[in-house]
Amino acid sequence: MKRSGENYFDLVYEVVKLIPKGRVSTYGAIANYLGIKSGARMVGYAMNAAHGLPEVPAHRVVNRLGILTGKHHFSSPEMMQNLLENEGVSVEKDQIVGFEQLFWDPSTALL
DNA sequence: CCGATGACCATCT
DNA sequence: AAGATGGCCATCG
Repeated sequence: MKRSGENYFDLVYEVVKLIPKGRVSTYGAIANYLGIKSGARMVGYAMNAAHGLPEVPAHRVVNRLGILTGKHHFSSPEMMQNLLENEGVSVEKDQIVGFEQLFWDPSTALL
């Protein structure tokens, strides 16, 4: 059942789905936008449960340093980087190149 | 049914 | 300066 609407997890999924192609966001930014307590913790948990949702581009979500923290959760550790590069995002040593430029903040983008 | 676990970040020592 | 800890929701065994 993906019909909840009251749990934080679905809220996170909605925001992650809204991340434009070729852009990346962070756990903290999403948590901040949703006003989640405990900050990025919940977002991290949410992404962990996002495994059945193909509409959730988890590869566009990285930590605040622009590092691919959850790369190990994909089909292959290289899959996350591969997907990012496929969208035109350069990744070097598990870190987003030009992260500041590619950073997509929901509270700013969704004015 | 209950216990354990998980993709983070900030602060304290 | 680096390691340890706190916060807290949902899912899995």
